[in-house]
Amino acid sequence: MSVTDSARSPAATARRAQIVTATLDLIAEGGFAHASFARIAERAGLSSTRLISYHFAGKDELIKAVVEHVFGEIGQFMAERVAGQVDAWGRLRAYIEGNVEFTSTHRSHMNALLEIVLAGGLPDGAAADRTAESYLETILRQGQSDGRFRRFDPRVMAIVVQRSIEGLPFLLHAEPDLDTDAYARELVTLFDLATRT
Amino acid sequence: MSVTDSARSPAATARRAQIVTATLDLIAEGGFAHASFARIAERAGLSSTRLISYHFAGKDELIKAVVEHVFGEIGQFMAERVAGQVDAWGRLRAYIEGNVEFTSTHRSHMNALLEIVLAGGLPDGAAADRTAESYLETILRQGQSDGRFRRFDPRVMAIVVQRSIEGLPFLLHAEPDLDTDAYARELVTLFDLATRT
Amino acid sequence: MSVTDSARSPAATARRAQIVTATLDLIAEGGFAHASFARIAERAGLSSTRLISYHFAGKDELIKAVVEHVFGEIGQFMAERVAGQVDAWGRLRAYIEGNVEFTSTHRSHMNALLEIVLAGGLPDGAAADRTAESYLETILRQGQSDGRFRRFDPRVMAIVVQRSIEGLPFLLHAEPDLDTDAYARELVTLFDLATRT
Amino acid sequence: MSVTDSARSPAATARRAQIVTATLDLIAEGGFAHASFARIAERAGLSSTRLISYHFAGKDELIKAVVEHVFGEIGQFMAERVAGQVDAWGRLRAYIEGNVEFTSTHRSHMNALLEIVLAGGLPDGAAADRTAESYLETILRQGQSDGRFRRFDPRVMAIVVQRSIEGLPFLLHAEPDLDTDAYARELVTLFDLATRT
DNA sequence: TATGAATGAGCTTTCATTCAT
DNA sequence: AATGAATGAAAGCTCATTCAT
Repeated sequence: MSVTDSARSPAATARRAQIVTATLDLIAEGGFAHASFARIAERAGLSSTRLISYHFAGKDELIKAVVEHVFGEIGQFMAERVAGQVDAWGRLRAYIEGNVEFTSTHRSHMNALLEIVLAGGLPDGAAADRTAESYLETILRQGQSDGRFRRFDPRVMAIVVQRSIEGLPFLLHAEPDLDTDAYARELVTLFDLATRT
Repeated sequence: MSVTDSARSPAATARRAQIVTATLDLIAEGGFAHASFARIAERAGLSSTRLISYHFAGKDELIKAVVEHVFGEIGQFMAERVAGQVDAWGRLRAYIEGNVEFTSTHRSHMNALLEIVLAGGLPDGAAADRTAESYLETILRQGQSDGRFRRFDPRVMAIVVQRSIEGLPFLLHAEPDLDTDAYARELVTLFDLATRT
Repeated sequence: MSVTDSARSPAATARRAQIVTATLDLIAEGGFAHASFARIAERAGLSSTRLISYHFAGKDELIKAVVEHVFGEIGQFMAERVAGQVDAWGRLRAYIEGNVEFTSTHRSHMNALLEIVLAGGLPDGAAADRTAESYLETILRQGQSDGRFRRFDPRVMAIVVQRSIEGLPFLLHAEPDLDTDAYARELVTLFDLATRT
Repeated sequence: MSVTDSARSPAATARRAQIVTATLDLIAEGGFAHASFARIAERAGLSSTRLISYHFAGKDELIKAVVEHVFGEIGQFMAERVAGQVDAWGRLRAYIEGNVEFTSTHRSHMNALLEIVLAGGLPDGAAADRTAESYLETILRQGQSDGRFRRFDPRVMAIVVQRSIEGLPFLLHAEPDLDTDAYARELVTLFDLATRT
């Protein structure tokens, strides 16, 4: 099943989504090791694990699909959030706040992502991060052109922003009742100070 | 293996350290899921996995020992690096610069473990009977008491600092010619602006 | 698929040939155990294994078709090689020289199949409804009738000749600089001495 | 279990032999595909298939051990047979007759070997053959020095002799009632004519 | 003629752990 | 303090084949 998304039939796409969702839930609930083919089949109501192997070349590909699914959700969410902003700082702020909000409202999905990273199930890993960072870099460079941001290395700042955002799941893992709005406010202040002229 | 550290013979202590180190290496290279008893025995040069079971009550206890080992490493590393510094900013700066240098060696999954530890959350049953705040938080709180640092959440700032440092390997992966010192300088400036009164 | 060859459409015949060729390649490369439906479909560029089941009643029938294909290949090859020769020794010589040339390409497992066929034995249920003696035996019996060859068991001599020819790849593996013609010359001399009156 | 034979405990050696024997029987009876871990464990009276994995690194290593076991038997048998012969032709004759006799009296083992070859379970394959051929080459060179054998390439002749002998299992597979003594006599005559001065 | 989807049995291998010295 | 041997459960994966268009 190495065909591209476009070359996949509606039925196959639906089945894949069903399997991905079941896997995501299981990882979020019981950790990476809990998501065995047997349990996924049970959760998704499949007749046998064979159906998973049929739709995914292997466990790696399934996990990859799970990761891409979550990143897809984030991307969609962020596109809506940042759309309304015009100036660089507004965009950066929206990016930070949006990401934190997403992490807060989609905890189980973000926790699953965390589990996958810890288990070592992200071979290429940073692929999706790269995209996010490129987007951040664009915002940062725009702000430097506008004179709103000081001179810094946009790549470094992008890394710091992105990794700060992605640190939240770790905190939430330890302290589920954490005030995520406060976390967002801290980051906004921090990066306002760190980037302004 | 419910004996205390003091009641353990030198030989047993050495064996335990050997096993812990091998486990740590494996986690650093391939994540938690990669650190099976079989691979640990192979890596540590043990004749059978039986020796692991002999020295550790179970996998949970082994993971716990690994985490404690990481705590110890951080402590020792920080003691050497921060020793000469007296004021909070000097210490933070030393922490950043020292850590960046240390982190240049590729340890992505080790970093994930470190972040878990920093956030106070440990996977599964690996008891987190160490609730003391991290070195980084101590430094940050000191600076706030001194009036050198502004009011921010030390927990959040600690996470951001630590994760920023550990973002270096990812940047190096994309830009292999980037020099480490430049990265450290960017961070020092960034966090000077972000923390100062 | 119990239709006779003549009742099969050109399209179906082509598909069958395509599948048989792919199967044969796989057996030649990795032995019988390597030739699974999945790999055959992949090798032949089929969308699913369903196409194999569609054209062949089962694996047994496929293997039978492969064996028949090999028979056909030998027949065609021999027809071209031995055509110009009239006497038995000339034919045997042409057979050896031609085969050695052909065999220089590495086909160890294909050879095993060929030997099975030569000996008249087929694995499992792959029906051996072709009991006619091999070309080689025909040549040898002709030579005995002519008085050119001594009295020996044609079956045994045929096996020895065929296996000698197919020993070349093994020798080439050990001595890559050995030239094919020298090997053929050795065999020609050897079998001249071994067969002559 | 990658230790050498000498570094293996008596208990382990016994278990391995038990497993190898069971595997050999199963292959001889029902073909290569019939010898699954489950059936081997059942046949050998093991508590679980895990014991096989414990003693052999994988299926390949098990099959390799089976092949080596049979070759070991042949070697032992041949050493006794050829020992009494002094001149080159006597040795060559004893080698041919001995091998044929062994093949005839150990049909199931030789058939197992045949099955393994056909299934593609001999990666390096010719390793054991090489040894045999080296031994044959020694005999042939001796005969050339003595003046008993004509000038031929000893490597080629060794290949032809060895492969002629190994052709018998193919014949027996197709025709179990074949007169093996007659086969031996045919080969002896053939190679007498082919080698003599 | 062709195809995607599905299937259950079986495969080898790995898991952490225990037994008996 | 150490070790070889053994264990059952579960893992991911592949097998040839069938269903329904």
